[in-house]
Amino acid sequence: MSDLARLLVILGPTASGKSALGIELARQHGGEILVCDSTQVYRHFDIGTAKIPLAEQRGVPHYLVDLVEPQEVFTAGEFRRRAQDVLEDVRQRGKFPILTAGTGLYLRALLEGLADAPTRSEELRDRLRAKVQARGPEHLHRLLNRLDREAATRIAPRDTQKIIRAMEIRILAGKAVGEIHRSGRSGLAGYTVTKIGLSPPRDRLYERIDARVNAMIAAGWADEVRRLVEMGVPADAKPFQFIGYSDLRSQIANGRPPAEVVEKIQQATRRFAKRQITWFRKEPDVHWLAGFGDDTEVITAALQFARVLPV
RNA sequence: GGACGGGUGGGUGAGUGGCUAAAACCAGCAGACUGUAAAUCUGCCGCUCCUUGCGGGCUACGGAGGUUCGAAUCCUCCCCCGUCCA
Repeated sequence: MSDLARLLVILGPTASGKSALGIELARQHGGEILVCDSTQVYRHFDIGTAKIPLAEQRGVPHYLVDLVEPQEVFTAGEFRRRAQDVLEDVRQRGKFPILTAGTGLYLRALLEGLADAPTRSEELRDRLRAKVQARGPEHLHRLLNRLDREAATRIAPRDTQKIIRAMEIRILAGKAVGEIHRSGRSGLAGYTVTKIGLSPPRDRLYERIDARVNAMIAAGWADEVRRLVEMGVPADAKPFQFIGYSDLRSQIANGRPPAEVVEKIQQATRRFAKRQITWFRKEPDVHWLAGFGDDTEVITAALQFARVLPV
């Protein structure tokens, strides 16, 4: 037994049943859910981001959802701060925090911390983006190579997004990315963390993904997108980059989205799931369970891990 | 029945004598990723062997023959698809 609070993390690819398992465990252990998902922090984008409707939350409080408006910028650092606040609050009320994680970067930001690097600067980014527009990503990569050779070596010449971030750090902090990273970061303190990973068979996961996309469409995803447009959410708002949203946005005149659009969304979701799997595979100390979060054997096994934890 | 056009690797599709296991794109597979992360990017992608190399062998551009040192590319016949004329 220790005086550390405990934190249960359930991680896995999209549609693996993290939410179902989280809710089930929460109900049995007086838990509350912290959602670690970069898309669900956006308000009004509900169906396509697979937010759990209130009615299906079965009385279990859910946090870290609907934090910002569509036009706002949200970052891993901001997530970390908000998550720590929620964790503290849950701890003080003596509840059991259960984090359901689909966004690997955010999970790492919370658990391991972030280096002491400057936050993004929109003005600087606009300028750098203009350079890329005018002279191509390789040009910016050459500039980075001059300012921070180590970072330039690590980042692909066409990876504009990462090149810009490295440039931003170098310019704003006056230090190279590597230097800042080597100065360390401080992870989440005061918690005993147990991680459960869901890894259902790939073919069955893909079947579920396809079925879930169909269900989202049936649940009125296209209408949600229509409302977002009517609401005045601009096409370049961040959440319109999320899987499916821009495809459906271009289809709003057509009523029901055609089959090929639905297939495209399913395909993009499958590829996304693969990227999540690749990321989570490297996550240390995960108790992997080879099924879905609503499989009874998985629930039983997960309960063991939850019970083993000191209260 | 006749006249054209066309049949290329999982898909679309370039290639019209050697530099072509065959562009490009898509799909697929694998991977990277410390502040946009459902994002962004990278590699592989006919089969096979090994001493894993700008390595060897085999198979491949509808089918069968042929021309040629050499053919997806030229010729002959056949099959199939599309359009048009009967």
